[in-house]
Amino acid sequence: MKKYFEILQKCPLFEGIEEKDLLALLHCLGAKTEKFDKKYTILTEGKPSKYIGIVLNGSAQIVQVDYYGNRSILSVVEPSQLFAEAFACAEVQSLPVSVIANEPCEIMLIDSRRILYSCANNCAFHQQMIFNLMKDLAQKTLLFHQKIEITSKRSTREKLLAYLGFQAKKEGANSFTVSFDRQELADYLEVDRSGLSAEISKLRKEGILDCRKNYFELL
Amino acid sequence: MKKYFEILQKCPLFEGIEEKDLLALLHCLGAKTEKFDKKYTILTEGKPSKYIGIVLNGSAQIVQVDYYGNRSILSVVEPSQLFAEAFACAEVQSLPVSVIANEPCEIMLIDSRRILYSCANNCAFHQQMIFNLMKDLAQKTLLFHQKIEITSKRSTREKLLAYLGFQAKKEGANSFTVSFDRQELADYLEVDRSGLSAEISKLRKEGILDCRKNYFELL
DNA sequence: TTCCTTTTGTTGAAAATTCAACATATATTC
DNA sequence: GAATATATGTTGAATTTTCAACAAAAGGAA
Repeated sequence: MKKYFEILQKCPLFEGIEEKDLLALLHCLGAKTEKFDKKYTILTEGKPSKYIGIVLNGSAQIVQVDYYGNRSILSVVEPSQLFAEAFACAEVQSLPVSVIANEPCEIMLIDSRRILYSCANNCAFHQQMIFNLMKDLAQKTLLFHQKIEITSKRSTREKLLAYLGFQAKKEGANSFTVSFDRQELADYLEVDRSGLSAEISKLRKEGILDCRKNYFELL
Repeated sequence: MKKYFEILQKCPLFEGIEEKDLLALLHCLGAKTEKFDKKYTILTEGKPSKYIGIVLNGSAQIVQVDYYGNRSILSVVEPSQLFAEAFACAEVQSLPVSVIANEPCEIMLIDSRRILYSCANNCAFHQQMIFNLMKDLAQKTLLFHQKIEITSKRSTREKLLAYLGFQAKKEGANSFTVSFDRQELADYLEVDRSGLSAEISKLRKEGILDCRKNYFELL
């Protein structure tokens, strides 16, 4: 477990908890780690939402697939980040999303009841973790607002430019790589892939952006 | 303040707090109430996010207006419900949304710092409120998932039917009224109003639903 | 390298959305 | 009740998206 300390210390759930306490806390929480290959399902839509996940390395996508098989990508989670915490905290019966490994990754899973309710040892960190979860959920809400702001645009072009604008702001630079391939980007923006490719070509011809695979540059 | 006790007791923020303690707590929090006429702005996009709001009566809309003036409605908040709590908890610099009175309403506003951080009296309810906020934010996240599930559909028809399906589930009945007029429903579904009206007509002719103003019935 | 798979780009036709303009219906005000 | 304002429904044209099919490029495996 120790090799993940650096990642775990940056995890919002453990903010304000000192390294010396972390190992005991993880034990108390019954934390376990699992490895997943690319494209493997970490948590399955429709199943009970028992676990809060933490990405230790690699990355994962939060996806929703509708009745007709259309995939919608809600977000990407990267090392140190939590996922499925909202469903665990809201104690929903069944997960409304699946979590899929975006690349080979290691994941820590914690039974959410061990976080939300005091353990037998009544360890002192529950209050801190509740506060941390509250902060994290508030942050996640902002990301949803952002996604809605992007996808509420009516055209592929506007959606793409809004998305790239947010990425540029986040990276603090006009050039960056995105963690989506074309199909995934389309599924995040909720548009057609071929239409997205065509729009990228058009924007390139107009000198508005440059793009090579998942590298983008706003001009 | 006493006349709002019934509403406040149902407010997620005060769950688990007894009526006898509520008045003192509200005083401790420096809660104030304000009245707003229909269409008045309760909180303004771009301004600091100092306050958590509670709807006492009436209702309000959470809206976002983009560069071109296109309105997007994120959600509607009704009596007992919180709003702007995510921005307060995440301590963002400026609000990414406006909150608009949907009808004449009374609103309680609480400086979020009084909730998040212990007061001079160190009253015992902060922990409970933090827990309550965590639960509330988790619930709100589910609503965002729902909105994204609805608006990620590619056609006006599918968006409308997905929305009505969720409403029917929520109401536990196939007939219900929605708290949107046509333009607002269009702005929630992220579609064109006239196209929405046309789609409703079509669905009516096909015998799939009945609709009179904001009353809908799924057949 | 070569073969094979996957990803990305391109195109045209079909379908759907948006937009503008107007008709009709419903509320509101005096 | 009449007049006015607001909301909703209808239509056709322009634009855009989606869909399907294929071409081209990139990546991986042998």
